[in-house]
Order: sequence, then C-alpha cells, then structure tokens
Amino acid sequence: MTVFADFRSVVLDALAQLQAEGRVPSGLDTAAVAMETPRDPAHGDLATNAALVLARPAKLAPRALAEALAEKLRAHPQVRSAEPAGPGFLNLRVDEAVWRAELREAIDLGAGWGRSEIGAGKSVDIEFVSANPTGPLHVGHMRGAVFGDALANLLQAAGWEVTREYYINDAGGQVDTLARSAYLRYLEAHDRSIEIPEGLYPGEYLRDVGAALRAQFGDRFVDQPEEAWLEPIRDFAVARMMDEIREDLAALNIHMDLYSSEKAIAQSGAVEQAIGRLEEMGLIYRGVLEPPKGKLPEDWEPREQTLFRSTAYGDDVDRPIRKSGGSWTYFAPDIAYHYDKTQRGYDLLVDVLGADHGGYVKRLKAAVAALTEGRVPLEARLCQMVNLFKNGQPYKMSKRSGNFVTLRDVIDEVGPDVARFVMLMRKNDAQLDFDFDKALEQSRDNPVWYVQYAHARTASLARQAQEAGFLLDDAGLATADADLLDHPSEMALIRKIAEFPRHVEGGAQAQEPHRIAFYLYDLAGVFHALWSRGKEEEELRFVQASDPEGTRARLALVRATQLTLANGMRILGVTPMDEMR
RNA sequence: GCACCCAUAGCUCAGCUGGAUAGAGCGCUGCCCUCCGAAGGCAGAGGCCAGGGGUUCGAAUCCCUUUGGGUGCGCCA
Repeated sequence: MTVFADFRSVVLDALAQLQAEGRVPSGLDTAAVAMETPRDPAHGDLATNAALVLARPAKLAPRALAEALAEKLRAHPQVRSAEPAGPGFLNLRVDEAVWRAELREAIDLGAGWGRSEIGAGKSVDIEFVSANPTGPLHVGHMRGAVFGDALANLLQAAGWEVTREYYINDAGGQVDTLARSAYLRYLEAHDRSIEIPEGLYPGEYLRDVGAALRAQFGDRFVDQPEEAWLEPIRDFAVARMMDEIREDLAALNIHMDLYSSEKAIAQSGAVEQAIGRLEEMGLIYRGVLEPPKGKLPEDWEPREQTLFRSTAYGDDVDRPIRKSGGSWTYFAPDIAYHYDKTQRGYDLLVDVLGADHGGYVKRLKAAVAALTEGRVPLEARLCQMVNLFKNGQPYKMSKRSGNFVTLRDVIDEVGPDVARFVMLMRKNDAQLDFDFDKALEQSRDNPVWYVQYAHARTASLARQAQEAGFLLDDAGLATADADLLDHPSEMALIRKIAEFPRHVEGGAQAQEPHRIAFYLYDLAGVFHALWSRGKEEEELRFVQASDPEGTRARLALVRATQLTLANGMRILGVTPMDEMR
C-alpha cells in the first residue's frame, strides 16, 4: 500500500459516510477518483479530484461536494488540513509522520521496497529481440532487448508472472541465405578464393563460422552440390549465430526464459493446424488483392492467392499466407506460433517489435483475435529507431552491408549499464539519439552518471558513518527516530522516496519503463540538493558526531534513498555502483 | 495513395492515461569553494504545447483535419 492508495481509501470512506447520511446518492462509480501530488507544493501534500469526477453523477456542485468531503476528512487523525480549491480539487495536508513512516517501510522491505501486487499474479509472456539468426545483434536490436527486459522486470516488480521469450526465425529463406554465405566462408577456409555475390551476407563475422565448419566437417562438402550441404551447414550456422546472440544478450545482462523455434513449429504440424482452424471459421480464401494506391511496384499484376481475412478483425487488407510455390509465407508460421502462445494460459501476450514491423501488428492482432475469439489480449510495443552519434557525426548502420554497428561495439565502448540507461531515457515510441560522447560525460547532463553518482554517495556516506562508529544494520536504522527529520529539504527527499511504489505501478500499467528512469533522475536531484545544502547548513550534514540520534535518523534517510535508487536501477537492469571510477 | 509513430523553451526531452500558474537538463545571465562534501548547488530570463476545428466544468493529453519528419505497404523474415 502506498500513502496515495491509503488516503484514496480515506477519501472513499468519507464519501461512504456522506452516502450513509443521505447527503450524497449511493451507487457512484469511484474508479476515476485519483490521489496525486499537487504540482505546487503550496497546495498541500495530496490532492484528489474526487469532487470533480463525482459531482456530475451525484448531481452536486463540485465545490459543495469537496467541502462536504473536507468536513469528514478533517476528522481523520492524520489529516491536518483539507481545503477545497480551484474548480473542486480537494487539497490535503497530512501529518508529516505519515511520510516519515515510509522510510521505515522502505528499510523494512529492503529489496522488496517498491514492489506492488497490482499484477495479482497474472501471467504475461513478453516476446522480444527475436532477431533473425543470421548475424550479430545490432543497435536497433539492442533497444528492443533493453526495453523488453526492463519491461519484464517492471511487470515482475508489479506482481506479474513474467516469461521472457525469443522467437528464432530458423526456417525461412534468410537462414538458407545464411547457409550459402557460410558455405563460401567454408570454402575460403579451404583456401579457395571466393567472391560474395549480391544477396548473400558479406559480414566478416562469417569467417569464424567458415573456420568452424572446416573444423567440424573437414573437406566433406567441398565441391559438393548444394543439396549435400545446405541443411547441415544451415543448422550449424544457425546454432553458431544463436550462441553469439545469446552471448550478446548476456553481455547486456539479459537472459531469456524460453527460445521458441520457427522450424520446430513448422515441423510439428502446428501451422496446418492453426490455418485449418481459421479455415473452419471461413477466414481463409482464394482471392485477388487490390493493388496499393499511389506508386505501384513495377512488376505489379493481379494474382490469385491464398488469403487470411484479417480485415474481419480490423486489418486494412487481407494477407497472403502462401507463396505461389505453395509454401507458407512468414506470416503463416507466425500465426501458429502466436496460437501456441495463446494456448499456454497467459493472461497477456506482449510483442516488442522494431518500428519497421509496425505494419505487421494489425494482422497479428487479427490472427490472435480470430483464434482465441478475443480471449487473450495481444499488445505490441514498438521501439522506434536509434540514431547513433559520435563526435557530432551520425553513425550509420545497415545490417546486410556487413558494415554495421553491433550491440557489442556499443557495449565495449560504454558498458552495459550506460547503454541500458540511455536506451531507457526515452519512451519507446519516440526515436532515440544515442550519443557516445554524452553517454560517457560526467555531468548532470548525463542522467546515467548523475543517478549512479547519487547511489555512490549514499554508499560513501555509509562508509564514512561506519568509520565514525555508527552501526548501520537495517534493523537498527529502521528504529531510528525519523521525527528528527524536519527540515524542508529532508522532507522533500522523504516525499520523493515515498513516490517510488506509485511510479512502479504507473509504469507497469502503462508498460513504460522509462518512467522509472526519469523518476530516478529526479530522486537523484533531490538527494544531491540535500547533500549540497549540508555544506552551508551544518545541521543538514548527514554524519554529525555531536548528534548521534539525529545522525541515525539521517542515516535511515540515506539508506532509504539508497534502497530506492538501487531497486529502481535493478528494474532498469542497471547495476548500482558503490564507487565512481 | 493507405497504415502506424512523432511534433512541447534556442538545443535534448519529461509531463503521472482529462485537472490548478506546462516542467527538467544543456546553453544564456547572476551568485556560492583562502579549510573541512563545488566532477556540485542556488536564483533569473526564456512557451500561441506545429496550425485550424471539435468534445466538456476543464485539453499538451481524447476526436477530426492541415502541415512537416520517421517507418512500412501482394509470395523478405
């Protein structure tokens, strides 16, 4: 329970009293009643819109309802003042002890501080990265990887049961292309001179694969027809690429719970089964699509094909599921794969996709809606492009060129923590500029650094206090007399800490991990401000030998700050540091 | 032509799912270290929330529309 939730229910109790007295009609929907922090602290600690949202259904004037509520609220022992304001807001000032109690709460809960149960144990499957196993991960993948993992952490912190899943596209034409490209490198490893034709992957990273192929197969496939080597080489190369991808993810501290294989799904007959179901529903038919308006592809001609009637579920056009040769398009196994996910009993499916797959979302949702009759919600979270900058110059990437900036390049340069934090300082649906120079800068302009620095300062204070002879176990700190913390700067920090659980809930509900990053930046700012004040105002210095009781209280505040920073960073997947180096 | 995303201070971006006088950092202006907590802190200036309509007690936020950018658009995955 947060302070906000507590006082929201206090307001609802007051409402119930008014209803019992017949002053307010009963049966009002209170879902829209919110308790929030007023933007202007002069307005109080808490503000509710209760009177504004209830006035109309209650057929009362907002101000009058607010006044009636205020009258009841004033009787509450922890409410110091309750004043209607503006169009019908109700501003509350509560006993400062209410806020200070949150410090003890934080220290008692430790790593569990900030956790919420709004997820109520519901299960969610988050599919992310799912890059083709044809090469190392690049920066675009990195954003999806970081976002997906942080979202998973966030939902976990909010009480969801989370599965992290990676879908391996190990069945389509691209892995054949990979095999052919790897075969050339295999020949190269046998000292043949090779030329990489247009359409194959030129990347240097395949040299290692060629050497490994030689070590594995000797010269068995040299001068052999494609039928002889395509499959074994493909399987080998895909496995190699997936190992590399797993390593890339591990370097970012990401560990999937589940890797699902397109090939395995295709071989299990699940595709026929899923499409068969759609067929029974009358959603599969032979037909000719309208050409797109505007500029036509040069070789456009009307063509009859096998289509899924996705327009019946909100898509813009029906989608082909078979190629003219009779084999499935990419979409068909993907339908089967998503059908499989819906049958595993999750309460929610989330797909984290790159913006270039935006056009794919409607048909996926259509397929899932059709197959489950709308029972399993699928949400797509799109991550927009990442633009890299270095020395003020844009840094371009393009996967097939064989000359692209890999995830590993970035991590080698800035480390996983910085990379993750920067990726999470922007909401997922806005484009992101990643500036190497700024990421490594040591100033307030670099949020990563600023937040880490705040955490390091809390650790440094702990060390200092210990040297001065203070005991720092959490059990002891939790009993410190928090009432000694009465300076406005201290109260500001306490209030900021108390907000943390609220941001976890809000962020989880909106599926927006970046909110945690911004909250931490804010929290760090309030903490740094207090620290600096200690320079001018002696009584604000955390460790004061002449004031052991006050020092204990301040150390409790520092500890709560540290826990909040650390727990928040853990949601983002960033390691809290005890020292800056 | 259509779909999805974006547009907020000079710059980079938040804005708690519709609330009060729209916030932060950088940059700019002015303060704060002869010694202990200045890789920082305090204060100030800076806005027609891209334009126009609508919804309502109330809009940066929701709907329509125009403009400008990004991503896609029948057998690539």
